[in-house]
Amino acid sequence: MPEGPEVECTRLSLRRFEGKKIVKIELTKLSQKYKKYEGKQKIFDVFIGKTITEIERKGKFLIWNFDFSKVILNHLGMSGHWIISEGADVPTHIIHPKIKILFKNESKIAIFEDARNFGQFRIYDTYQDVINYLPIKKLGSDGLKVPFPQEAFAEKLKLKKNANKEIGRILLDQTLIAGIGNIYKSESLALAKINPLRLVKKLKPEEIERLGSSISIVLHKAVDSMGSSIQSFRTSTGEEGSAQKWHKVYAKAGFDCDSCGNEIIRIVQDKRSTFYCEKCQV
DNA sequence: CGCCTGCCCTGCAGGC
DNA sequence: TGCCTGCAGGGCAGGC
Ligand SMILES: [Zn+2]
Repeated sequence: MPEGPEVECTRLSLRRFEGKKIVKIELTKLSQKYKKYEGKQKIFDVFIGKTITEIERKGKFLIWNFDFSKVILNHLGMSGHWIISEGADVPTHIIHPKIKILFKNESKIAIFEDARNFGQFRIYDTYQDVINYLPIKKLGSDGLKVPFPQEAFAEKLKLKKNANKEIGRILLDQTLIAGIGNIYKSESLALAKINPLRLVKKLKPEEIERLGSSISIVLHKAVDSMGSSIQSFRTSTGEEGSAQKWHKVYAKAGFDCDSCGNEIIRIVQDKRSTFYCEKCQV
């Protein structure tokens, strides 16, 4: 799930807790099996009685701000998601709960479930510390920014480290454009009708602009198509339904291209899958 | 500093 | 039925 658009939708869901006071941030029993959470309950107890002021997003990161200096940097990894659930207990059908947050004057709890455990939920002493954290500091312009930052995008593509690479290999680089993940990488290239194997330096200016616009369209479409499920706060409960339906190429190897009927193929770039239509994408 | 390779984890589908 | 392999929407630490 979690690319920029999914993280943005998570943020929108979690906003209901802005202004709420923390009763407790509880590391689950299960979480104690893993080093990154083990023995850390105590340091999360400093949040007891504090109020969430704002939950913001930078790329695929969520930054939890409170009414005191400490900040929590949260990343969903591959499988992390927040579940907003009625009552004080974690429902039994949630298999991998790592964190549970209880709030004052709030009947619902927030549960961070993360099967593969690649997620992060880390405390920083100050907001500035988070901003100075290199992966945050180096993030490129956000792909959901309106208007899409075409100039910054084009400039970064001119950098030596990018110019000689295949375009399909660098779109995942969060320092280029923040928020693109492996699904929307393929989908953006498909919409732009650009072959993922094309070398960046061989892309014409109009193709780069088309790609930028396509990234913007694809990411926003993803947010919009998740909108209805957000309303009911069930974004993260496993029903991803609508978000997947409009995919043109991702995970469609062997199926026919909707546009030309040619077979969609899968290749591997930097150990990640890329899907595309050889006929439509030049 | 930048770049590259491992590594962190569980679950699922498909082949045997 | 079980066991094995490859694959999965991401990023980090450590070596050079
Ligand atoms: Zn096609």
